[in-house]
Amino acid sequence: MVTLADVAARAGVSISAVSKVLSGDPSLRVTEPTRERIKAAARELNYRPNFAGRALKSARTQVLGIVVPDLTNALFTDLMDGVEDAAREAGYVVLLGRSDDPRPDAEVYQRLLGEGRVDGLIVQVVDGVAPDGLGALLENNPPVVLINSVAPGQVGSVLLDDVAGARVATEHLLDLGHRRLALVNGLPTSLTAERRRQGFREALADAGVPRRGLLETRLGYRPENGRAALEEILAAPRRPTGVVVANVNAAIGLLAAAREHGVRVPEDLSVVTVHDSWTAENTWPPLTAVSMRFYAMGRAAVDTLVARLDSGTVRDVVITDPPPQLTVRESTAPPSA
Amino acid sequence: MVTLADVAARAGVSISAVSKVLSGDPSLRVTEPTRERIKAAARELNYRPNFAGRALKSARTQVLGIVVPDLTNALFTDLMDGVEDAAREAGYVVLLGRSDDPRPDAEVYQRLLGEGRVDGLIVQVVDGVAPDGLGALLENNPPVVLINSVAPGQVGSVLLDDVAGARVATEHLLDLGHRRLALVNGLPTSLTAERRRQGFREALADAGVPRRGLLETRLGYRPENGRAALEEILAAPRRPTGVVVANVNAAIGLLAAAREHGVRVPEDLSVVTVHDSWTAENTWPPLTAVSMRFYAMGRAAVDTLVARLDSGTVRDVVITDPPPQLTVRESTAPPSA
DNA sequence: CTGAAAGCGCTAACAT
DNA sequence: ATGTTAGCGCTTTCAG
Repeated sequence: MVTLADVAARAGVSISAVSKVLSGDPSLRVTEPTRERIKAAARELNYRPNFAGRALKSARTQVLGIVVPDLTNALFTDLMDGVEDAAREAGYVVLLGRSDDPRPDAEVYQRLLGEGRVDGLIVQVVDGVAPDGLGALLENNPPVVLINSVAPGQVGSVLLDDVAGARVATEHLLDLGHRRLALVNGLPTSLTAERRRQGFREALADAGVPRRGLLETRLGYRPENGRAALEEILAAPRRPTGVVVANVNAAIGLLAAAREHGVRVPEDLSVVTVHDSWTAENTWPPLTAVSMRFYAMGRAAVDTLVARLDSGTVRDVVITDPPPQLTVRESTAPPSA
Repeated sequence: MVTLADVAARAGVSISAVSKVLSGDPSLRVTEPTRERIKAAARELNYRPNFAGRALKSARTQVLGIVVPDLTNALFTDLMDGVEDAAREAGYVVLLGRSDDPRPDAEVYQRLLGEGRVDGLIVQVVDGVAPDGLGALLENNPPVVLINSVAPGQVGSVLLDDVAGARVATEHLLDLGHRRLALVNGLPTSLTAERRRQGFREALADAGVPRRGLLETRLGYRPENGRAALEEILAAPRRPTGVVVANVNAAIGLLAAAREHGVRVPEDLSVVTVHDSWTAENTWPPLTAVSMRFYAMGRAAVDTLVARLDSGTVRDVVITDPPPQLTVRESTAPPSA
């Protein structure tokens, strides 16, 4: 390993001169030739500042952690891309952790925040945990930003415009002429599910469609939950003609189950999903979907966290721009007869 | 932040005594009551060893980096699970980087290895890079393990049993009675594609099926590559009755394109894919697939890297246990007439 | 049996 | 305009 001392020796100057020049210290009072000599020496020796030395001195690691419960979730890829891009631009690297343990003393949080491995943490809590269950995790006001969840006034949070997303999806079915709708939604404890329900209901209310009798399942966002939801739909007394699925993975499961039960999509049942992804265009039939901005959410989470670290500002942001956008494919059509 | 000094003060002992007790120093010569007092103090103060201090002193971070070119690739989730599990067991945390830049001075490598943020690196090179293109990256013999790629003698590598995987898939089609086969494969520069081709050819040879005239595409592992491959297949003079797709994402794209072109699966074309995943069971028809052990590969990569760090041992491992396993679903059938 | 002290690589306040 | 030095939190000899 090559250290500042090595560079200093080669350039024939002091260690601190090297440190100042290389880190662009504004109070630099070094002659141009000296500066050049130092830079040349660093280049020739291929000097790289040691992370631990810097972190120990400055009490900053320039690392952001992100903790998610489940890498399989389709949101993860886009989200992670956004996080990585924004982090790189802000001079941070990203450390990924996985945990479905929301307790504040969970191993991950201890290792990451407790041991000072990261400056801040982006946390996607496990879907089945109610927001207030987070209380303990947040009581010391740590540098944490929640995604898809909120804890008012404590830490920052970033949400997607779930209400608008569900509303757009629902309006699409209503526009096609559907009146008997179902919502295949996330777990009862999920905040996003609550918000998507709200959008669903608003759209119905605006269209003057009575809500009563409409089916809503709260089984979760995974493919097998979509499958189970289809069973519920088939068992319903008045079978819906159109269904809004709150997550693309669940929609894929639902579609597969529909096939197996001989339910034709879209002839017997129109399906629209909230959250678009490459998988949605490769199903049969290709899924009509509302794009949710997970990439933007990742970016916003980093921005919010960095602002928190730099200035202590706690922000709650909802990604409304660009708005959720409908892509009509082949899983939706007017109700037959 | 609570430091060793704080704990020492509270317990009324020296800093070094605390350090020894808390890190379980084997040369511990401390009376039982003292030890208890120290442990109690640490607990009460909620002491956590500072990462930077420890890393600076010991020149070890207990962090493993993993660099992949593309999070969308279906292999990523399972792989990452395996990496995380094995890393945790070995006392490491995982830092995720993304890069499609194979140059040795690529930003990522500098930041991770060069600055000492990680003790070692697991690298999945971008698919289009030939193994020998890695030369420069590896010339200083850094603590790196390659996955799905090799650089003989330099660094460790971990491969799946691609040959066996492709062989099993091909044999399945042969057993069903197919004789005109096609292989939808990865990029020409991809090592895994080369190995999967080998398995394909071995199976044909064993069955006494002449190889000439059989179609092989080398377009890549992404969904759109599978779509393009189907076009090639349709344009072939003697259209194959069965196709082995070397990657599940490509298979999903191929399936979607087949639908659009009115090609019935499996009646007109049987499709089997190398690499199983949850997406394969939710397509229509559900994909017959050969499971590849990405989870095991992730674990093996960590084990290999840790061995390298602990003892300098460089190993090349191929995951053969458990062997690739065929799951027959509905995308394959005997050729019609 | 326990403590004092050096030093890992870096930054920054202070000297020269 | 450049150099000296203290000290971040930790481990590890070496003295007592």
